[in-house]
Amino acid sequence: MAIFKGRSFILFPNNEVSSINIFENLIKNNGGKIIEYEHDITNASPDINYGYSHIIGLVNDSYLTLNNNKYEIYENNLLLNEMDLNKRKLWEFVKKNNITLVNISSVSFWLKVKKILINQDNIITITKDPGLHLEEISTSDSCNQSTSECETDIGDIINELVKCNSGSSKNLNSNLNNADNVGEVSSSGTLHGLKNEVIPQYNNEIEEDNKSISASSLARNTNGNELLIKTLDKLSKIHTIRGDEFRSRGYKLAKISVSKYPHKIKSAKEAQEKIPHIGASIAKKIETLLKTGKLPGLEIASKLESRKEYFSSCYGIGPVTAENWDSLQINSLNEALKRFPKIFQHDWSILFGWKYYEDWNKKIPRSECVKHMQIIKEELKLLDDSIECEIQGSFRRNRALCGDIDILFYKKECDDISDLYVVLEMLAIKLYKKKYIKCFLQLSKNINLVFDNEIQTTLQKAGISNNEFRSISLTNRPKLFLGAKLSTTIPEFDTSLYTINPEIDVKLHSEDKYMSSSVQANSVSHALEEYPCRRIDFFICKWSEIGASKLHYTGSGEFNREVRKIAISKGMKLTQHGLYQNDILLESFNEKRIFDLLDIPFIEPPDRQELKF
DNA sequence: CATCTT
DNA sequence: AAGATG
Repeated sequence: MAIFKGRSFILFPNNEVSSINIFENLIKNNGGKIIEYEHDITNASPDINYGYSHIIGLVNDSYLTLNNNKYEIYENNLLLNEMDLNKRKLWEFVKKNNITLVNISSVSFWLKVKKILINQDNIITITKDPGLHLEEISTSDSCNQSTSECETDIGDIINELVKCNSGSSKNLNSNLNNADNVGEVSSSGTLHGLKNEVIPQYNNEIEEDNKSISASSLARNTNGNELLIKTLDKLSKIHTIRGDEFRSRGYKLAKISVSKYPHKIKSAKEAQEKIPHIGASIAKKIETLLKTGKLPGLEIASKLESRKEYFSSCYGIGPVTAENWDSLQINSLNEALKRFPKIFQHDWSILFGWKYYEDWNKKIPRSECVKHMQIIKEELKLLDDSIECEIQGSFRRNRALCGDIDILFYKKECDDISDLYVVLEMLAIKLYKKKYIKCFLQLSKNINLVFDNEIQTTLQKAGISNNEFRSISLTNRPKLFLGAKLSTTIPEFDTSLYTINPEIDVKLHSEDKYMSSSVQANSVSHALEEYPCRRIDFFICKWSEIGASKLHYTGSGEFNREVRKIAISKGMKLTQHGLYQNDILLESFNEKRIFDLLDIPFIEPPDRQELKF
């Protein structure tokens, strides 16, 4: 199908060869043209009526920020530093002629819906960078310190990783044998967001990919340092995934500098002396890289990284368990289940994390959040008209896509949590019986009554015996964690609005698929697009604590931590229950007043991503 | 104590 | 950061 016929595309930036190449091929295979050089444009004269409207600029998602629902790109951001001269010229052209810019993963979405859709959800505006400039970082003293610190540390980390994984050559071999599995995960990881950044595997596959890259793109980087550049890029990405932005940036800067260096690097000494951002530690790596052609531990490190990622992307599995399974060379949930059935029997909610693994790793469009809210509100109205509810979390922060749906319930002038919980439990059970709610993640006496069966069948499916001592909370809680799914029979269901999904899905290993809900769904019908199961949290708060509660549940988590730090620095304590000083409540009802007492200006929810004072 | 929630 | 849950 040639849905891109008559269209031309410019891809930005151009250094991320392995991921961009996928999109280049998708475009070419569907009748589109790729513009590589300025003369590609000047040769093709603009359309008399529509000018350059046949040209679309595509930007790699990792260079974008989401601001008030809209994608933005910062002019001075890494993007410019990632581009070579040809691409910079094209970038100037795009700016001058107001060429439409969209995020690159729209391409896969367009192929899915079989048409090109450009709207508020994927269009990008260019803005001035309010943050740090690369130049500032690289020339300031403080940064030089942090980069050199970074280098010694990463060396240690890699060494440790090698140590704990190459104790025997057997281990190394089993790692290599499992390359296929792990590769499957990382190659299908999403391009959007740090957590799921693709780590290209450093193996023959990549080499083959390079052969198929068009001659023009090959011509770009031929200073003979491709291996170094690729390795530095990989080191940078590993640290991004670990959440270590500083180290990641150290390697990224080194990578960019090496890319710009016009000669083939002959020795580590040469690199350290002549190229900026290369200190003793990176030089050492360059040395081994030049000598042996590879960096011991790197492949292992990235594989470990993606395996850990794979496990902890499952609800109920945290960093400790993921680390444990990782070090035991466990490659799949199924393997873990066979070795530790007790864990799954006790923490049965992991089985639902597994069942909905792929669904729960998908983002939810705002429009869908609203539909969930309608269903819940309608049912609540029948039970108790006086209880109100609002979506908090990323939805209140105005994100276009939300990770889950956080709903806060409260009742005017009511401070009795138990009272509210009773209604909420009834609400949840009714919605479960209506098959809107698919699963509960904790049990109360009443929830167990309706849900126990489902847990038992799920345990059976996993091949483990029932746990007679399943723990059931007897107290009335302030929260309920759920999985819920919109039915396709909802009248106003509209597939074209439903998913602007800028992600390549996080996928289960093939041997883990048998527990997944999507397996059954897919086998029933391919034509019928089903909604994914979504994570929904019900939270209850006292009327007197509604301000503190909203502040807490609106987040972001990072923002909360920063505000709470400020509270501490002023001798106060901030929780979801209120702002305290010496255990005396200062304020909990009025959200704005909490900001006042902390002496910070009120920050609107959309700006509560992170705080930088 | 690990995991989850923001 | 702080709290709830099993």
